[in-house]
Amino acid sequence: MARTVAERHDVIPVLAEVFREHGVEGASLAVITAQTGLGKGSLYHFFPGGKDEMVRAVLENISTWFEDNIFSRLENPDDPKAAILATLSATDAYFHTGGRVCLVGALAVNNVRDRFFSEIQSYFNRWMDLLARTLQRQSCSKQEARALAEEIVGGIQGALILARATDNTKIFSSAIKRYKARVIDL
Amino acid sequence: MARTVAERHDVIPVLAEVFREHGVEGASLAVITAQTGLGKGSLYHFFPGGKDEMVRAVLENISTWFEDNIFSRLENPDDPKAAILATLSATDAYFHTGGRVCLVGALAVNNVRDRFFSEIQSYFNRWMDLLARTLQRQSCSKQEARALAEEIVGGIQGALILARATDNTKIFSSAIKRYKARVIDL
DNA sequence: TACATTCTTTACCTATTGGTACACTTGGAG
DNA sequence: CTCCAAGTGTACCAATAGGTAAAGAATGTA
Repeated sequence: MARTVAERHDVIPVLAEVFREHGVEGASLAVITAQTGLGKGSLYHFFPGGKDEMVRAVLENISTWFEDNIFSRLENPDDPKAAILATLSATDAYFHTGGRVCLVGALAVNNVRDRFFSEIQSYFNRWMDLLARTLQRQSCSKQEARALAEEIVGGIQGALILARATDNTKIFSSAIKRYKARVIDL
Repeated sequence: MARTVAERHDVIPVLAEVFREHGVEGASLAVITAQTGLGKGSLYHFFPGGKDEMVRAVLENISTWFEDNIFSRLENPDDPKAAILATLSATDAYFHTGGRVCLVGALAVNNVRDRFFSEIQSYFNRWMDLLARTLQRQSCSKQEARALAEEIVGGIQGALILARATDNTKIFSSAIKRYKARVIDL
């Protein structure tokens, strides 16, 4: 029988989907082995710290993705407005237009938050800070920019929940469209 | 030793807090017995269906609360604007200004949603429908009303997540204030 | 081809899980 | 006071939980 040899690198996105689907507490080792195709041995070889280390690896992976695809575009952009619109499109694609939940947000909701607090906090604060800073370049006052950044990032999280709760991704795409319009009208 | 005899009615709010804190999957029977002060015997006497029935009882309880305190105020109000503002204040109080998560929203986030889908869906749809209907009385077009209702209900959910993720309840109170202003300015 | 490293399989372990059974207290109604 | 339904405590159960150990297979390097 052919054995497929895996790499840690490839496992992480699969783990992310497992945690998204089942939640961290709901993702038992049995579920994880089934869905990744890896035995406990391999899993503990890659992640000696167990589930905790898996979650941490996933969060780091997500953080890196956002850094590369969202946050970096908001660092001193030539055209601030266009940059924000581009990140909103990228966000729309990342969350599959509301068909995919935000794992970081999902972690924040119950007491597993405490175990990953700094990672969760950084993710949202970095997002809001960069967005606010970029908005400020666009005729916004500091307070207005901050408020709008909270509104957009929060609105995205809320729209994800509503889309999933009502099985209606249109709620998410409307939200993205709304915030794009809001930015354009600045 | 004095034995305190409990009633099903009194247990439900405690269960709600347990589920909020640990999540449904994270709330083991051990945790539930510890936090409610009831033994398994009592628990299974009140909820023969186990955890599933407990969650269902909690959801029904929440649904009733919203019906009495939020939704009822939006049914043919004398002053639509004032009614909406009142529900926003009640919502602020209910969620302890961002210090308490929305259990229904939290359930929606992973695959336990499927087991309680109709309850979760009704909760959010009823909220948005009533809010939209009331907004429509206030010079809004049908589409505008619907969009604003989604924006407000979603914004509240998102603000709850952000408040918890960053340990900053000001994000929630700002959101409430923002939506109040939006309604006033209609 | 040897060899060490990396990865995988299998078997095993203990603690905890959700759940059941049943004898026991209660408190209230007759 | 008696009785009974409502509620409780305890002991028990099989299944699953997360985790470990170690022997074996694939891989890259010399």
